[in-house]
Amino acid sequence: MLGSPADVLIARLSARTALSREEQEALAGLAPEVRDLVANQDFINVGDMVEHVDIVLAGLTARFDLASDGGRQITAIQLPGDLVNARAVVQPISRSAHTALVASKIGTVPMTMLRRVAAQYPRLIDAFWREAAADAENAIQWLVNIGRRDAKARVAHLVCELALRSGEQPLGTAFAFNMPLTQAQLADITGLTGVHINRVLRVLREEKLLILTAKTAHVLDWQRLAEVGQFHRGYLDLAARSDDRRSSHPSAGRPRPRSSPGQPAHPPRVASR
Amino acid sequence: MLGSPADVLIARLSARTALSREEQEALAGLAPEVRDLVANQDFINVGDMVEHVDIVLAGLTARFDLASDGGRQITAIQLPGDLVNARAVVQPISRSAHTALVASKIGTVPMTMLRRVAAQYPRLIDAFWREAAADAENAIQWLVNIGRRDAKARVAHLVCELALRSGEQPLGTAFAFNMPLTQAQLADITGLTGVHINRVLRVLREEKLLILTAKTAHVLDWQRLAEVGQFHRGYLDLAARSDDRRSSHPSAGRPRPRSSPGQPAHPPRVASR
DNA sequence: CGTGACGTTGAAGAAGGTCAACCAATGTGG
DNA sequence: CCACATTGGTTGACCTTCTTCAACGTCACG
Repeated sequence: MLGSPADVLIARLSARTALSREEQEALAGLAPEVRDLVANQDFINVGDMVEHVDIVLAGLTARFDLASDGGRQITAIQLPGDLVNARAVVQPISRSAHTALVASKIGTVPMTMLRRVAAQYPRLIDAFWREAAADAENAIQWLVNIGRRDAKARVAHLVCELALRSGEQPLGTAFAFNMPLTQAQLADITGLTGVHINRVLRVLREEKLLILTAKTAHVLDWQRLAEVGQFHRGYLDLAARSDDRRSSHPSAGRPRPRSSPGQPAHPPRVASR
Repeated sequence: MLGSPADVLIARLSARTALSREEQEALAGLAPEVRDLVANQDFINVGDMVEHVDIVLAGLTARFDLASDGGRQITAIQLPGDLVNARAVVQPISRSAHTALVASKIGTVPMTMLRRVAAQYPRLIDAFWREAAADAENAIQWLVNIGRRDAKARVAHLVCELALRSGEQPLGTAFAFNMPLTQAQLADITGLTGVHINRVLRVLREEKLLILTAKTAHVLDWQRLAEVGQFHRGYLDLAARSDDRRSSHPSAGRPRPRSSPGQPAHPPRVASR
């Protein structure tokens, strides 16, 4: 899409971690192997020993788990540019499966090569950790989405998230973006059933908020859609990017600002719905 | 509980990462500051700049988010020995809040000191990342729990998880362990309401699977409870611990085993409930 | 001994699931 | 080019699960 697989990787890491010229060049030397996946092809299974890191070049992939009653829960999806399994660097045994939601193309970097460049540029490890951290952050948000919002809000929130992650910069108006998910897949993401997704989509359509067609989402009113989905921009801001170039492998320390002065107890916070 | 705060930290990291004598000694020099928290005291708020890593020494803490309708979703809980916020090493701005579910004691290590020792022993970074990874893994499991299981299974699964994390090694028989959660807190964890938690607990009690009292969980039949909760042991095995001492900062490469030969497409997997 | 916090219960209703049928679009082999 | 199969979407009827609201009980603690 944007260039060679290595370029895509560099661009991605740079979004959250400032990389020096040398670090970028080291990454450029990785030359990930490209793999084509057909729709619904699982490329990592539960229990697999994952000795590589994958990056999505085109298409759409997902991490999922199966409940013992056969229900599938998708726990993350990756758009082009996203890393699939940065966590494998420290946790090679995968506890979830990964599949291509549509025909996709991924770049694969063998862990051995990664470790080699990381040995020379330890800050790259931070870069990968940061990607894994963003994924974790996302899982947490999905937890809130599924745990505390009703069906309509869940779908709205998801679409908002995907719009931003697709690079849209909505301004309260209408726009459309690529979103080739089936209703069954939406169900697997949101913890609902396909039938109910269908009904929710009808409501959103009738309310002139959102129209989903086969491959694209037509957002009719970003403002209201975000309200319905309780979507707060910035929850996935790439801005975790530290502006300074400090890493976890510094040469020197720094003054030490502290936070949370430690407020005393306050009215017990217990909520539920 | 087990010794000095630093010892607790060392023990914890050692569970997933083999540490050399020198690394352990470096950690021992950290001397975390100890903080006492009363029940319901928030010690990290959304948006806080977190310049330290905390470890629970006693009590019980939780990460949570608030939906805009006021509903609270707990997205992780930490038992004594657990790290609260390992992710802060690469992502200092917290997007969730942290609170003490009961009166607790935590050890706090300033990031500056952490970076200092990490500069000398880069593999320690891996150790912290591994903790963060375990937390992420857990969030994913909770996603499956909330997204794909009914109330009874959710509660059963949670209790099973907490039993193992508390150090129990159940053998199909009855046992009890410390679990000082209120029903409202259980609701905030499982995405249910307090009232419904109460009813579910009654059913579990009547079925002679589980009795929850104020501060302790009495598991009456581990086997069946695990079945009801679809709990598969090993999902939280600490065994992510790499037996070898390879890190992401190796001095030399290694032969390169590959996985996932790339099976062709198979019958489309679409499930929902 | 009064006041929270926590647990318990009932009644009613809403949200979402299940089952089943049907439709439209697409693709495939003859 | 057509008959047929497959996938994904749509809808209705019915039922289950969970929530909501409201009341009341109980225990601990100042």
